[in-house]
Amino acid sequence: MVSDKTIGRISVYRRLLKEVAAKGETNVFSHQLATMAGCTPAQVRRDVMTIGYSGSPARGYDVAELIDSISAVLDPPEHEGIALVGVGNLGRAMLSYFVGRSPRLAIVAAFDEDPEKVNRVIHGCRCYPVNDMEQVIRERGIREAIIAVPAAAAQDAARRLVSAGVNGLVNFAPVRLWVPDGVYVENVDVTMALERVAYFARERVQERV
Amino acid sequence: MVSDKTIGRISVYRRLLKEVAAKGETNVFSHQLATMAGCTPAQVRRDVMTIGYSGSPARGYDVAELIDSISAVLDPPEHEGIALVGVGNLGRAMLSYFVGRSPRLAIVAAFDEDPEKVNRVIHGCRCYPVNDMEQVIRERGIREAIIAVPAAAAQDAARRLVSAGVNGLVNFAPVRLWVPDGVYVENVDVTMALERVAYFARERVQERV
DNA sequence: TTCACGCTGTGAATCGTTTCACAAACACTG
DNA sequence: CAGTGTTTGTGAAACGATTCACAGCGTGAA
Ligand SMILES: NC(=O)c1ccc[n+]([C@@H]2O[C@H](COP(=O)([O-])OP(=O)(O)OC[C@H]3O[C@@H](n4cnc5c(N)ncnc54)[C@H](O)[C@@H]3O)[C@@H](O)[C@H]2O)c1
Ligand SMILES: NC(=O)c1ccc[n+]([C@@H]2O[C@H](COP(=O)([O-])OP(=O)(O)OC[C@H]3O[C@@H](n4cnc5c(N)ncnc54)[C@H](O)[C@@H]3O)[C@@H](O)[C@H]2O)c1
Repeated sequence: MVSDKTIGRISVYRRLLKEVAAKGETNVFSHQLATMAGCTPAQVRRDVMTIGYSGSPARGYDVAELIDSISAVLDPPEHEGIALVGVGNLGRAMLSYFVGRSPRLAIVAAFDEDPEKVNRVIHGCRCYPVNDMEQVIRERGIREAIIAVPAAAAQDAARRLVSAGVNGLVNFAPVRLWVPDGVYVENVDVTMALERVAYFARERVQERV
Repeated sequence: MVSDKTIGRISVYRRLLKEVAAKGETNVFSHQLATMAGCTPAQVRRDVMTIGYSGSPARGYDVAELIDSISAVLDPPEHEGIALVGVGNLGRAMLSYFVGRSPRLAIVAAFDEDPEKVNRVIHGCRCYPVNDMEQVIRERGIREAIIAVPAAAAQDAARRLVSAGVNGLVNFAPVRLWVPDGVYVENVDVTMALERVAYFARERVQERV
């Protein structure tokens, strides 16, 4: 119903609105939010309309109410624990950031095959052996996971996660995962981002000549 | 001229083509590449057409030639060094991955304000004090950078990088950077990715009911 | 009370991207 | 060497997302 683009942007808007609220402002206009988010006022209004909130022509949007409306769309009804597979360099960074950060979305279990890491607590999160994956995920009712294992191990990790009940994945490995219908995968491809930046950094310069 | 979507996809195709080449295959059809990349054969053909390569109706695309054609678009004419600002949890992960990885795009200098990190070599990369940023970037002719500092410090890091000559940024901080025209910014927003996954994981399940 | 202003909500236009659909090309077969 | 089957390249259609443009409204000023 709501497009992935809109979902992505309202997540950004909410973060910005929290900053605005922290400054003591109670209202914002679409053009202010647009400037902060790097998009157009029309885009902001369309997105706000999509999630069913509406503001006042005179005062714009009520910051607190808009945050609540966005949260009603984005936030899971109750706390959702996230699993992390692969506690390497990137996995540890994710742990340091997403353990206990948000009340609604936080990493609650990590998995690795390395005996050095297994059964230790890393950045405040218990690291389990991969063999316990299905059990821990079922017990905790985990439905989203972050994949941060080497490319060669990613597909198998995805398969195990999905079979244990996970239906949303953030994948850092540079491979396209095969998952059944109904499972949502978001690929975060840093190498691609860098190559794109390198390309457009050159292109843009040439434009200026 | 070439859209950012196409640039992103050909980066993925190239990675897949290298895997295909490693298996000893010399030719691929658009439908094979499409299956691997998770898109349609028509999309692959359109992208290949866009970069000016063409295959044979009978044998599909020559793997080596297509890799070369993509590289002619993506690769900088000579080696491009990348700078990293912020050697924290995420920055170290980036270093471990992008130091010496590709012959064309590799992190060659890191910057941090923490005296503990400055002037040490981390994952094979020298970490300089932020005050040396402009000098090192100019000396090395660096034109792309990765920002991995806390949100509050990101805008200032971007400003300094750009003033030193950088015109392409990969930004991990959850803020929208203000940069002059001609500077390309790619935001990698992991929190947004997670929120999107959580949302669509729920949505998809409901669809099935 | 009336007016003028500036913002929202939204139908319609526009824009960029993806997909369709098919002619032309080629290899293989008998 | 004609026939068959499969694939490419690409104009044109379809699609989805963004932007335009303006009616309608509430507010503050006079
Ligand atoms: N580090 C980066 O900046 C970066 C950038 C882009 C992409 N990536 C990708 O992210 C992934 C992780 O990168 P990294 O740098 O953290 O790698 P890493 O080698 O530091 O860590 C990988 C971890 O996964 C564990 N592991 C390996 N096989 C496993 C399995 N079958 N089950 C469970 N755990 C397993 C290892 O023990 C290790 O702890 C890789 O696919 C990499 O390509 C990383
Ligand atoms: N770690 C993650 O998984 C993750 C996920 C999403 C977003 N992020 C974002 O990425 C950024 C980095 O995250 P992190 O987890 O590595 O943080 P971190 O706190 O571990 O590291 C930040 C590093 O930046 C350095 N630093 C601070 N101010 C600086 C300045 N002005 N100039 C140079 N260096 C400076 C610090 O010394 C530290 O080494 C943050 O903006 C964070 O919001 C991180």
